[in-house]
Amino acid sequence: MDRRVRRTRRILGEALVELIIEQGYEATTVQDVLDRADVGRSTFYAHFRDKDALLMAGFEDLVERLRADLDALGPGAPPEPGQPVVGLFAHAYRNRTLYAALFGRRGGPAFRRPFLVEGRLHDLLAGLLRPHLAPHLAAAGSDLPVDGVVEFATSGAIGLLVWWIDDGFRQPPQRMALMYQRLAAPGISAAVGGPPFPSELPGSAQHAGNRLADR
Amino acid sequence: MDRRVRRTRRILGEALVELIIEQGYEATTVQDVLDRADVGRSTFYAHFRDKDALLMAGFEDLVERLRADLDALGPGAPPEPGQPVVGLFAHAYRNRTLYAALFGRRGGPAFRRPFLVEGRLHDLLAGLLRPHLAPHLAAAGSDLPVDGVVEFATSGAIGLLVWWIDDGFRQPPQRMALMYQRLAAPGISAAVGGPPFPSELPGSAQHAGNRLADR
Amino acid sequence: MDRRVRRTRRILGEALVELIIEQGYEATTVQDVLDRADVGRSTFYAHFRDKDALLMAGFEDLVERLRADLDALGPGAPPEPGQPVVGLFAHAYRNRTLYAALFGRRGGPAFRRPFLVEGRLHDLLAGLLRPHLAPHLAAAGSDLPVDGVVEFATSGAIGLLVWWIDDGFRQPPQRMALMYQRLAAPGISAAVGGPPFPSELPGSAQHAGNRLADR
Amino acid sequence: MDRRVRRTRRILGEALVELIIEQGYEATTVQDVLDRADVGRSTFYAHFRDKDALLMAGFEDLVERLRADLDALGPGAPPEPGQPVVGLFAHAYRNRTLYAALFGRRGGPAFRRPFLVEGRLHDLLAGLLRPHLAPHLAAAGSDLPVDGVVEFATSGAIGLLVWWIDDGFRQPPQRMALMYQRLAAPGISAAVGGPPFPSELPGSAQHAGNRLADR
DNA sequence: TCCTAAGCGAGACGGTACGTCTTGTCTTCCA
DNA sequence: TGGAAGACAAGACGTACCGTCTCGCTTAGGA
Repeated sequence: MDRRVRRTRRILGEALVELIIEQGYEATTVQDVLDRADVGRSTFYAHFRDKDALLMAGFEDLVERLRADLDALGPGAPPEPGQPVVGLFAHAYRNRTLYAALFGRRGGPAFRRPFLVEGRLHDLLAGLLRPHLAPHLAAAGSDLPVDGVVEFATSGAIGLLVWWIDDGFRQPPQRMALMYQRLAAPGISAAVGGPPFPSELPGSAQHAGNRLADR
Repeated sequence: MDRRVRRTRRILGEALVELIIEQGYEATTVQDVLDRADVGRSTFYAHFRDKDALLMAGFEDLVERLRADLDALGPGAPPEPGQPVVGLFAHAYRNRTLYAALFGRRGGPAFRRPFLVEGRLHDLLAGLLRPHLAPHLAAAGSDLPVDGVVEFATSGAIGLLVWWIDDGFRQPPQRMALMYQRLAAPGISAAVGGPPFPSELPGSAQHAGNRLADR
Repeated sequence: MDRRVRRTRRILGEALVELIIEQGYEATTVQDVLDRADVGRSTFYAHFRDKDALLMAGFEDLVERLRADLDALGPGAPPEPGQPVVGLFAHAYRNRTLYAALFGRRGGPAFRRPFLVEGRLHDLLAGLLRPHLAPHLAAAGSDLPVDGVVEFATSGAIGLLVWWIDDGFRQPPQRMALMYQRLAAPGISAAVGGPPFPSELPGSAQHAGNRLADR
Repeated sequence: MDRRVRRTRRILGEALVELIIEQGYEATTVQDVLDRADVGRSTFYAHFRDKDALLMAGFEDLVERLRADLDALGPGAPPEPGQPVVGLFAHAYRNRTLYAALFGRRGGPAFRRPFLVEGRLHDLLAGLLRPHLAPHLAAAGSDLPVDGVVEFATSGAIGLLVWWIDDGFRQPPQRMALMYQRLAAPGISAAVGGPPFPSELPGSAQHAGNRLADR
């Protein structure tokens, strides 16, 4: 692809993120993005069908890197329910600005998050969690519907993430992961008939007595 | 208030709900509502500031009744964490059409839920759950941020609710409440240092062996 | 029709005419018209399909009045070849501003006349001249194609009209009519085998010795 | 000049003419021409400032040849008013396709002729006729404005030409010239005080009794 | 024969006008 | 006199062309 093309796309994405942070997504006009990015109207539409497409394009990059991160955690890892969530919090922390733009609530319900993106993240996370949970539920002969459990785990994780973002990332990501682990794992473990508590959050043992100092 | 005024408001609300179910909220135009309700443009704006106001007006009725239901559960009830959620599921079941219109995902991320409403429900539920959780967390000297825990509990509940709606209300409401109880309570109890399992879901004992038949 | 509607249409027409005179038709933007008329974009398109439609609407009014004038000249009048042209010049003189806007060349070929309008006037005039000429040509057994003769008479008249307009209407209309009569009638009369000169231009005898004073 | 350059210009001109005939001038896009000629955008603009320039370039060639033809008719020829027009009709006949593209009306006023070109031809012809007419008008002490007479003669000729083109060149050019002579000359001669009829159309005596057979 | 400058195709780009759409206000009419 | 009808201003949207531009590729024509 042309170098110019990449540059234009990047500039547009950056302009959109800035504007979302400043005024919110819904309130941001294509013309605003154009002015900020100093790009012609036709150029924009040559690259993206509409504002949503630009948003999703930026987000897909993020998702791609997130998925890579999660895969890198190792497929051989033990089927720890919170595994993907640990990766998600770490990834969010490393991309604070983007996550803040995409998922932040920023005061009041008038400030609408880009809904599309939230749905996308939701589906991604649900897709990652389901393979972790489904076999255990089946093995334990649980009477709980798999999708319901997945939905609960997913929504809880995203709820925590959004809260964290709106709180200004004041917790270190490991602490968020641990928090999720402590809140979600017992119920899920109980549902699948396993032990109520996982032994330990992988890779976070060293933080056990030092939770607020590890930023 | 004039009888006609009430009638007009009701007709507009009904038209909006129908249209949300048919085409989604974002895709529904004020003009669509006008045509459906057979009402003049100026009349609409005489009653509601905008489309959101109409939506929220309908929702506030719902919230009012929901709050009444929950209050009726008794302010003297023991501080059962899942208490408000039981009421929510029951209320949703009794108002299936409206909940489906307001919170259903209806296939694909393109179909955007009315965000405002979801935020409103979120805030309502969080407000109801916080007083249940905050004292226990404080008493147990938990190091988990109260708002984070509340957020998790709230998001999990709404996630489950949305899944239930999109699933077509195929579970009876008591079963949903129990499901939430089993998934959320252990983690939260653990977080506050209490017993991992609540004794029993209040008012649903009679359904214990009969979960799939009580629709 | 609503009084406001008539007002809006009138204002738009006036704005267009002003702008044509100032900058030419092609160079005039719909937005220019909107700004000048202080009318919203959607309002414009509610009334006219596009800029051409607004132009033609204004012109059709003119045509209507012109046709009325010509009819008023009397259907019982002798089949004087130049009859409609006399009316045209008189009409143009009474509507100088509009004719200048619609048909003026205004310096250089870069200034394009609204072509549609010229074509419309052409067709109108040709339609009026043909019934005057066709029977005579047929009666005289002329070998000249009727439409060719009509075309010549029409183009000559419009050419004279445009020249007159660009010359700033410095001739009185009766003089223009007489001029057309003197230039066109001999050839046409010869073609139809009649007398080379018509006896006199109807209604202009009194100007014979006073041609430059009757403005 | 490079051979390739000439080739490119020629191909572009041909493509434009084809497209004008197919869809009209205004409806033809630079991109259309590019696609038809298989030429790059930048190449086009390296040769012509815009679509008009390409059109006029092609037309200037035509004018050059027309002027050469007319000059070849001999500067010593008697000051026959119709002289240049004879040449014009002959030239148009020899370049039927081009004239059809440039001046044809092709059904309905929606099909706009390239205005610029018509203006150019108009000015050229007027410039050729004026020297023929001005001295005679002056000598005869006519009170008719020279430019008005020139305009009449020019417009009549072009009107006849356009009619002929739209009629499919069904008349032989000599017949068109004679037709113009018979229609225009009497009025003009009368205006200048000369004999009402010119003796004979130069060089067309042999067609007098054979008007429809000389194609 | 090479090499250098021009011609050229491809197409990204900024800009501008278009015609469509929706919103919220305002005026007019009518019951 | 107050609700219904709908005209209206405002302005964002996505499309269509325009004329400029930056690339490389090719293709002479002079060294």
